[in-house]
Amino acid sequence: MSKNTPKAIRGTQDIFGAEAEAFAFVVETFERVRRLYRFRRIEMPVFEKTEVFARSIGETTDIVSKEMYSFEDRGGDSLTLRPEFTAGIARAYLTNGWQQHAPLKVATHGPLFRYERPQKGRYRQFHQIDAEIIGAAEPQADVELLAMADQLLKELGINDVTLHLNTLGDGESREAWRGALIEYFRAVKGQLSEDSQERLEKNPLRILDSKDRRDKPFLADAPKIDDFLSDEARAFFQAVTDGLDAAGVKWVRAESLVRGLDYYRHTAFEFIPDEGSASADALGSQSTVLGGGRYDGLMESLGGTPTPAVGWAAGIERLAMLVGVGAGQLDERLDCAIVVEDDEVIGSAVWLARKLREKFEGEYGMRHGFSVEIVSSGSRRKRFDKATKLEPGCILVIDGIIDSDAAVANLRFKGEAQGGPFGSRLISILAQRYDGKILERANDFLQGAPLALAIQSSRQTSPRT
RNA sequence: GCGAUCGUAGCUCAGUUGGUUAGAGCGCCGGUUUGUGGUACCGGAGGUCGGGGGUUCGAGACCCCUCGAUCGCCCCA
Repeated sequence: MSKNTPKAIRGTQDIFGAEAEAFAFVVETFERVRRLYRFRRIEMPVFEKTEVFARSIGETTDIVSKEMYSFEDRGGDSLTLRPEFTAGIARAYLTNGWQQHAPLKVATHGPLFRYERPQKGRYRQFHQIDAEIIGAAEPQADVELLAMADQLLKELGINDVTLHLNTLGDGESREAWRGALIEYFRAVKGQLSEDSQERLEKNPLRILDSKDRRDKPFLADAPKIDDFLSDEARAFFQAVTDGLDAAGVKWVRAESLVRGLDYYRHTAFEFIPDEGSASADALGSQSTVLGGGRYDGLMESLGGTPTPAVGWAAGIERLAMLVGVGAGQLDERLDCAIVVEDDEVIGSAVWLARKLREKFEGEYGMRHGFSVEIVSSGSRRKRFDKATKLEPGCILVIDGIIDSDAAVANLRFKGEAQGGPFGSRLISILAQRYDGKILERANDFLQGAPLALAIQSSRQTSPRT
């Protein structure tokens, strides 16, 4: 690499090969499952006014206080590259009058940006899939959303992650609990870790999550959210768990699970790899693969009327790391390699490749074309070897001109597609070119005999397609 | 923002206590062999050793700074 070649921005990735296939597999599976649950696709801008995120996510959160890519545009407005989806979706819901569609189930995916120190499963530009149900206050919405998340993970082949579930109660429950936690921890402040002392002011709920051994002794006796839940909040959570049981979604109660963003109420959840599992290994310390909750307070923070909503987001890169090897490579198989051993015949190869790639009407109706690679560069004697390394379903060698019946057209076939759709499609293409003459020898050809014998007997002019 | 490890050809790496023109395998390109074929052999291209500064007669190796990667902490998806 030359010294003056620009480098990629820190924390960005250029994804290629198996990783790119796994990435696509995650997105495609999400798109398929989301349709089954009737979530409607939406597209969102990648940047918003800074206040969209600052007001909704919470000024004191790490995301807003130190991780946003904010800049002033030429008009002097402060804009920010989206660090998450939910705030922008809420803004769109309010500014576009989507209330008329409530309850609204929407899904999207795309890049997000956070100025963080990159590490395994964490990037500055990363990608999420996202699902939200807006304008639905009933616990059934939470169940629906979680059932979809669970099914998605299963269909991705990820079976060693478990739903960790908690409730933060309604606004009042949450505040009462928060107050009690502050009081409790303040009494022992001097004995807490530095991090937790800081959290005490900013986000006391997070102390419960602390991994520091100095904090551990105090966690067990800390006030429990269950003691602060209103009857409504308790009934709500009960309805959610009943629904999950009915839907067959496995879950565990995680009393210390709190989500970092200010807007969460009631249900909070994360799908986390089981301890010691392959997925836990693959993800390292970035344990959460999909997370979300209910954010009934968010719309108000953006100046809208109170609107109940639930949603989740999952990191595509993290999911892609957990997808089994080969799962994303189903479409990568090459149907056919066409080897050109004589540069004079390149035109015939191009013609044939185009025909094979076109979609067509066959025995079973319309179907997509076949994937084809033309091998026509480099040392001639090594072209066949090159083709075999592509691991195609079959190899066609052209060393004569297909087009002209005066010339000897030599087309050799090697592969396992004799009886399959590829073989019959190939024969029908060639039969058109040779007015059906080839059909007498089609079978021999597909067994590997040269096609030259079959078409030398044809003296008719065949029209160019 | 903090800590640790690392940074040599396209890729994976080697490079002995600092000492002459920096190596291998794979890949790529060409040739020979084979001749219905994923073989073997020969040859070739490709590196200002992440970047900058310093120590030294001499630095890919040592020191400092910087950029980046990886793994933790924090936070999160």
